[in-house]
Amino acid sequence: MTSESKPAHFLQNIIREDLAGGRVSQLATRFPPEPNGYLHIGHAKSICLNFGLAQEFGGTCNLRFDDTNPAKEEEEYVDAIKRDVSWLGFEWNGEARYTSDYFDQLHEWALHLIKEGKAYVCHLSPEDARHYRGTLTEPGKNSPYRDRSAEENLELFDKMKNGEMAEGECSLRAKIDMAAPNINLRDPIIYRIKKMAHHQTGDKWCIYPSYDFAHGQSDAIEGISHSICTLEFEDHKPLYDWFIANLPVPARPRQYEFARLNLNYTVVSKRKLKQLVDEGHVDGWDDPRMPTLSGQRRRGVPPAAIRKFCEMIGVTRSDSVVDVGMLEYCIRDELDKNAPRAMCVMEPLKVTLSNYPEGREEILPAPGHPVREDLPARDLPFTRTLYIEQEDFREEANKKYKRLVLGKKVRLRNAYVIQADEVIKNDAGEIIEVVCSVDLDTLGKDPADGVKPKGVIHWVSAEKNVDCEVRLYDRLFSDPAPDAGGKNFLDHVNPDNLQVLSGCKGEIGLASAAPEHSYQFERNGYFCRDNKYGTAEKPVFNRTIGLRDSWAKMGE
RNA sequence: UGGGGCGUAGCCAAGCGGUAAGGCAGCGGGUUUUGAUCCCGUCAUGCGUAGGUUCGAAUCCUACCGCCCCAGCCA
Repeated sequence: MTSESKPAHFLQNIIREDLAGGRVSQLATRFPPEPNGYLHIGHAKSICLNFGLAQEFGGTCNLRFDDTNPAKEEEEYVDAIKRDVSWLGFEWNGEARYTSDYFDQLHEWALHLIKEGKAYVCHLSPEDARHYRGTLTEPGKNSPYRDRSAEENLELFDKMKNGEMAEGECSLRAKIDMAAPNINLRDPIIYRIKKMAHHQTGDKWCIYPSYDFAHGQSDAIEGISHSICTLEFEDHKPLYDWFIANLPVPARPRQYEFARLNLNYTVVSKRKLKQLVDEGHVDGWDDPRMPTLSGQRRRGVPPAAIRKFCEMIGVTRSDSVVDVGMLEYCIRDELDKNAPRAMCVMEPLKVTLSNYPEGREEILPAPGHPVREDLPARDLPFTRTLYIEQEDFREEANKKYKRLVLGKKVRLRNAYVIQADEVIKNDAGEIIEVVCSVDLDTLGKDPADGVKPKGVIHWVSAEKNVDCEVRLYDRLFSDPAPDAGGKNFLDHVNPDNLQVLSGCKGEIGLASAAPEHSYQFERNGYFCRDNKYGTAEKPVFNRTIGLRDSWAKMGE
């Protein structure tokens, strides 16, 4: 570690000590999503943590689908999750695993508990069980079925397994302590009846283990040394440890908790994201405004930016709300370093160069990137008629306006200096064209009079360009905490979260832009071709994020 | 009011008894054929509050305050 590296966080410290003290010989982690929805930026923190730790300490990280509830899970999500983890840049250890791979073993362990007198079949209805459980401040009461014999329990559990009991009729519970201050220890349900097919095991089972009964044991089976989860599972740790202590498991994994990611101006609950999709506020789970990984990918966010962000925010046990500006910084930083440059005029204003021959076209070379010489240069056709941005021309302006002004000069990016000589307006008085003169002696050098124009604007040939549609995204929500307190997050959807511009003119090379490949449209922002809409003749470009804009910030 | 956590700048976050790292945002300046990038400077006499221990406390002790999580046959 250099003196410049980040200080270690608490999990890195724990792992280093465990490795040094011999508690574990090799680090083994796992990322355990439930396949019941799409991965989002919050999951990215967990993914980067688990896989990152394994890389850092020369260990392994498994991908395990925590699929103990067939009522909520689907194969579709399994595929999407694999795709997103891979996209983020991580490779899991061996094949993807499933908690359902261990259903046989888990069932045997349930039998073991019953034989030991540590689990029983309870016929309390869900409602009655709730009453017996007590409250946060009052202890619970023992179930009347708590003292059934092991033989009877074995027989009853077998009937549950064979489908002879109805859903909700009974459940298998661990016999721990109905008076425990920690509610998770008040005889938790470990197997429940669900007469439905499972996406991995088909109709083999009609009883399914609970999260608590499955997670720690699955960790043990896989030899996970550090089972990392979020804070809300801390109350489950005594239960996690109880199963590990009372079952003949092959290893003794330990659970550690960290604070999940919260981002302002963002919502990351599967239920709410689903609602945005279902009610048509967005175009789907992969809408570029969504915080899902598939949405961020479609928007043009590079996976490295998300990794950097996860590194930057740190790992602690304190609840926090990270400023989305930090994510935006990481995206800009990554894109600035790697995205090839291009020019695209969003709202075209025609410019005619009165002293440039009609029909003439010259090819001006332009660097692919201001400092990355490994990025290929591009050729820009320069012609008598051009397009510039409407907002880059004014008939009159103060000296702070560093663009084209009537009677003044400006530099065309990667090309010549021009001067605005005349304005042409339509009947409505709108400017529809600017007639300029070009100084052909300014390619790569200042004008002969030594007066350097203070502005540089982007442009595109009006005769050779790519007609395209550009989608400008803004924050999905206008409120920093759209779902805080009693607020209805839908009331805070930003009405201006999408602006669609058509008739935009991109430099000719953009015709071959590949979907999801980022460009910087100079002076504008970072864009990538949409992976869903658009045609070969008229591509659609998504704005990933704008450039920092100190001009706009001045209030101008 | 039971149990479990957490409080360091606008935000994230180091710090673990020796006198408050770093990053984001902000502000000021320099370079620049992107009002971008880059570079430089600036930004907590203060660590939830109040006491106490100590030569010395964000770090130890006590009390209080605030916020988060838990009463699914969800994960």
